[in-house]
Amino acid sequence: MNNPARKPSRIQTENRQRIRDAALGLFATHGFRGTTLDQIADACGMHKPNLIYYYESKEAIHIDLLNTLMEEWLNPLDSMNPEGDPLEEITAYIRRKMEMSRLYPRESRLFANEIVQGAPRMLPHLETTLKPLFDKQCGIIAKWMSDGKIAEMDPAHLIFSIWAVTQHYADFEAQIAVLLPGDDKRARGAEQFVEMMFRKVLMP
Amino acid sequence: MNNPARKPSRIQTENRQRIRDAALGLFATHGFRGTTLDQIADACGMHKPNLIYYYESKEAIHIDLLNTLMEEWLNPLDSMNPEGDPLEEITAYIRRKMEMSRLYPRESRLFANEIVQGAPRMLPHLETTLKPLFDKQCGIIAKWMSDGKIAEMDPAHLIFSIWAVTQHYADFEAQIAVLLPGDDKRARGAEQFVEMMFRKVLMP
DNA sequence: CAAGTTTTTTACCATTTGGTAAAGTTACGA
DNA sequence: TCGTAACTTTACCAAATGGTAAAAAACTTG
Repeated sequence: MNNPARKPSRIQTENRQRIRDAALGLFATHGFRGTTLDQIADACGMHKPNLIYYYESKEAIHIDLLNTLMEEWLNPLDSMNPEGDPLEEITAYIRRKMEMSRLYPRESRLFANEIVQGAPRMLPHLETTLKPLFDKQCGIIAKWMSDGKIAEMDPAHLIFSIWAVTQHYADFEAQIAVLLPGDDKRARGAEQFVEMMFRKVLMP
Repeated sequence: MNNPARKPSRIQTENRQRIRDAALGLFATHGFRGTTLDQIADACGMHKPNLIYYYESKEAIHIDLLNTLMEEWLNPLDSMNPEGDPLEEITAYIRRKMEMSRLYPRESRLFANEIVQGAPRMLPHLETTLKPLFDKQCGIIAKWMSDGKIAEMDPAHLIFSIWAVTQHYADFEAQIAVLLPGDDKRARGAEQFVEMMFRKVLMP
């Protein structure tokens, strides 16, 4: 890895991926400080100095994870179509978020950890990337409301509540598992409930 | 502190409180592993060995915090009155939760940290204390629904969504502050929105 | 296949961190 | 006010942890 300009080799791409995958799970469950390089090395069958060969520091791994996460995380929000049917667009967004919560709980928890702790490494990213997108979507929703297509309310808080409810199922899974044991069709029930709830809220 | 049986002295009560107060803020922001004894000592103007004089270990502080937190946290849930007006009882509960989110964000974040990370120190407590209370409240709400006083839905998921939305304002404050700057009456707006939203959902 | 480059491994190191020992100081009841 | 118990401070320590140095191994390419 002497020449950082050259495009990464196959081994590099593979091993970087292995590291990220292992680190994602650990950071999500134990937080940044709660995860050690040795744990990450163990989890991906490498030796500690090997990690540093691919990432210059533990923090570099964390930052890389947060950056890739941010992109994937924002995609669904951006795919709301202003020309589509409002109720269906928002419902589709909610379904997508619930699906992500179910399929990628590690990502959701990594993000939760970061934000709960004051977003020490993501604040700038939030301002430059999330904020404009958020404002744009608020505008779209506001338009739908003033057109009378959905009930009138504060679009910002509507989005917050969608995030809150959907991510809750990933982030607080430990608690939910205790309160609602027998997890066979828990996810199904959650998805039905959440969709029903927001339909009611949005109905003009 | 040689005799643990005797009731705590004034100094003991005071200093324990100072330690808890300092540790609460730090654990909430940096997590358990992310907080050092030195930081706690600094934050409450004590020396590290002095902490250990009052609490036998760093973990003991954390556990004490989680235990006291748990009690205060569950109080509002328990104060729903089965004889009262359903919509008003639930709305009052929601208001109370929003108030707690605003007044005690550190507690909310401490709890969030613990649960996101899989509740390593609280799982038993959740099962023995929270679960029975949760089931009882679900029962009360289910009764209200079958009596036609509020709309029919899964009471468990209703409670989850209330927790999700109300705690979100404390736990994700860093993100909300970015997206909704000018925090003068942000809390007011949030409280109005959340109450409106659940009234709509619950209306029969 | 030989020379050079990339990747992996072993052996370390400095700092941080949770915690201890023990001496010194303060508070408080008899 | 004096003695003892409660509390505080200073000086440490062992383990854990993030990271480095450098040799060994594996891979690539002319």
